[in-house]
Amino acid sequence: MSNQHDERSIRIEKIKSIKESGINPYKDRCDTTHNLEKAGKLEPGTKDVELCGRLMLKRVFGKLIFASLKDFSGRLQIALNIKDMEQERFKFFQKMIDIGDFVYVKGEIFRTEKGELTLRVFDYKLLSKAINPLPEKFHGLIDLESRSRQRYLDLIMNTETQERFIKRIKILKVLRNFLDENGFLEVETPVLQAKPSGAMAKPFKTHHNSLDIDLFLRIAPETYLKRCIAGGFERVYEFARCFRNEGMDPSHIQEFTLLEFYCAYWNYRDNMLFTQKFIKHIIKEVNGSLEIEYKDKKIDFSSDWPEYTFRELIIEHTGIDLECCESKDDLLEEIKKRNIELEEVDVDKIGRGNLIDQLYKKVARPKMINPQFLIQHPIDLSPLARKNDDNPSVADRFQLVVNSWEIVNAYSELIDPVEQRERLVRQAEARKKGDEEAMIMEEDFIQCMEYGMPPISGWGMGIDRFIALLTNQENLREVVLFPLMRPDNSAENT
RNA sequence: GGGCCGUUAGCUCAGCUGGUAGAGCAGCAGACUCUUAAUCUGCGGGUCGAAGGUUCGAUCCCUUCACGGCUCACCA
Repeated sequence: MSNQHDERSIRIEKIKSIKESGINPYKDRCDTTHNLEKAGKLEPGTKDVELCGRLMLKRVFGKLIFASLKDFSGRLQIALNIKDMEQERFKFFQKMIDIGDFVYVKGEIFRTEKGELTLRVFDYKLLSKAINPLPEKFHGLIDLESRSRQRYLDLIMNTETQERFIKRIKILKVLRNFLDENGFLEVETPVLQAKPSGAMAKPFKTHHNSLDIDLFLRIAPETYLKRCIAGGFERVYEFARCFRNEGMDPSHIQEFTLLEFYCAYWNYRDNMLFTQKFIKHIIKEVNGSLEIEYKDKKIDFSSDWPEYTFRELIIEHTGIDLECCESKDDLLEEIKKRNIELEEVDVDKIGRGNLIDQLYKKVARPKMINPQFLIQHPIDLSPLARKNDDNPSVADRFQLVVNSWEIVNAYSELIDPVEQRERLVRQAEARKKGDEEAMIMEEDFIQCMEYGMPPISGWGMGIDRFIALLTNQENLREVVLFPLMRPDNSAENT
């Protein structure tokens, strides 16, 4: 792989020769007077400007060199004129400083004949030498796999990548601020759990050596956050990194961030009102406008978001009235009558609630672009949610659907310990029958509930999806700095 | 997990019906004092993802494998 013509070897040779001349090519620090963005706003004629950054471009014209520096704030052109320094220094820059190296430069701001604001360099210093060449200056790094595996290159080469991650940070901050301002306290709950609960999902399994027990990575923070409420906290939230051992595709990653909050004495209706205020505030802060552009669509958050029950949506899209099909078999018959294909759904294994959910996902959800609330979920899909007082087959629950994605899932929490036990027992039975995603019986959580819990409404949001929505991305890997990828072993054998 | 597609120089990409590979950028040597993907001359750089198979001959056809992308299913 390496020979004398290989760029990497050439650069290593350069380092050797730099070191032999008594210069350390890896400095420990650097002072500057401006970052590059601020330097780019200085008046021509400003003297003694000290800058540093990574060299991104170098154009040599014999006795004049144009180059481009990049730092976190931006880019600025620099120019070296052979008249402005000892010839040896000029030659050194020409021969020994490569694209990708970090340099310090000192000089005066001026405007080139072509009008570009530029630093005229009188003095410079090599701060750190790179040995691998950067990707090509015009196309940069394009391939999603390379960009994900070598995110640092993606960040260097594609300014929109850096902007996207800065936007992610801002969104998290705005979410956090809003919750803080509304009296919520940020808490931290365990990632390693003996019984992964709070969602219907397959967990990652690991092992604790000294306790000699299997542990699981959390699939949701829900039951721990509710323990906090039982313990007297009234409003808590957590940005919870969660892990689900399921298939990967553009809208699912193994490790994702779930924001959950819990508020004592609220029901799901209170929470719907809050949600609308909350999300509108975030979008306004981050985006400036309540109408966002997403791919070829416009998504409008500005109006009052409509709410639909499962029943209404399914009547609208299929003509089937859930109230007229009390049993799963009745519903199945109606589905068949209308030639609606639920391909690959194993209708024998799933219950009525799940069948309704599948039907909704097939016929209604793909058409739900603008924000809307979905309410009255089948109770057997919501083992931790409160049963509706008027209709015991549905839960006091809502989802916010945007762009066919379930962005928010929230409900009035079930706080009746006897009923909670029964519901979890039923889940445990389903689990025994082979439903890997049925919820786990968590005795400790029920015991907590038996000591008494106030009325609670809980709320959860898939942060990565929300960010993808606000950054116009279709693949969640674009909004996670270092998404999980299968290790690439080919490079390790060299 | 299934289906479809992809993997060629450091990067971005060509490569015809099978005759063992090209360009641009980057690099090296040289010219050049205003470039904006600078230009000009010359040069070097490849296990064509991997392993088998068919063939006189494979980047190309076949099989298997690896990695990825899209998609279906599960899910947020």
